[in-house]
Amino acid sequence: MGRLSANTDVFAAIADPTRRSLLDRLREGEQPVKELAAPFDMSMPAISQHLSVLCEVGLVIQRRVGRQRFYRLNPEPLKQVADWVAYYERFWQDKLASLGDYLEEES
Amino acid sequence: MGRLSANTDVFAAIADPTRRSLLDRLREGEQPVKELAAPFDMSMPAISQHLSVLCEVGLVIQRRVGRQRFYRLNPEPLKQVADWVAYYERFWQDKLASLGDYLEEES
DNA sequence: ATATCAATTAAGCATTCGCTTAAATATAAT
DNA sequence: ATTATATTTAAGCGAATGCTTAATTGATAT
Repeated sequence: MGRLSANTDVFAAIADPTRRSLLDRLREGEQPVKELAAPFDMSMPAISQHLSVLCEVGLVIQRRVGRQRFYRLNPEPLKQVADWVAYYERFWQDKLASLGDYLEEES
Repeated sequence: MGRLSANTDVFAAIADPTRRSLLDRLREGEQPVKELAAPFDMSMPAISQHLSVLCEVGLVIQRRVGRQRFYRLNPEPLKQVADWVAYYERFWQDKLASLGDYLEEES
């Protein structure tokens, strides 16, 4: 069998740079697909597929207005990522701390 | 052509659950491959390949001692991830904040 | 009614992924 | 020298990924 992955796992969803870009652009607010797709050198269906992956993991939410589909950011699932990295943050904080100590001793 | 991906991009490297598990276990300190591999229901080569991906993005560092290979955590590349999620942290903090306000008003 | 516009779904394709088994490498032990 | 141990490299395979073009769906405009 294969891996579970991208349609269920936030980590897999944000692994793709295009998808991260889309999320980044959505920080500026809700947008219809056409507008979202504009800056990418990629076909519309490709963007649509990326959006649907983001949708499935709950990172974006769709709203239909006439023939347009507006997408808006729902960052909550990213908490999972934030929590996980947080465990590692202390490591480089420790490193910075000891660098700080070192610099203090130097002066 | 295909995507650039897993051997160069930290986000892609941590997309795989086995790889995240390996990193998690390495938080307890440097370990030889056999010990790292033990809890996984997976062949040694599979683990070795995962470790080499982590190595290529700089998340682990190899040290050779006799016929063993010790791996240790190098969390620095994760800063990239932490920085990226940080942009989104404020969104759910805002949400919590307004929830807080709401709760205060209630009391 | 029909043509247009926004977006998705379907089908297909090349590439990458995660895994396996088998073979190779390298060090240590007998 | 041979054998055992630790790990990687090689080869191969099925499934998943990211894309494309063509066909649909659904809503608006004429």
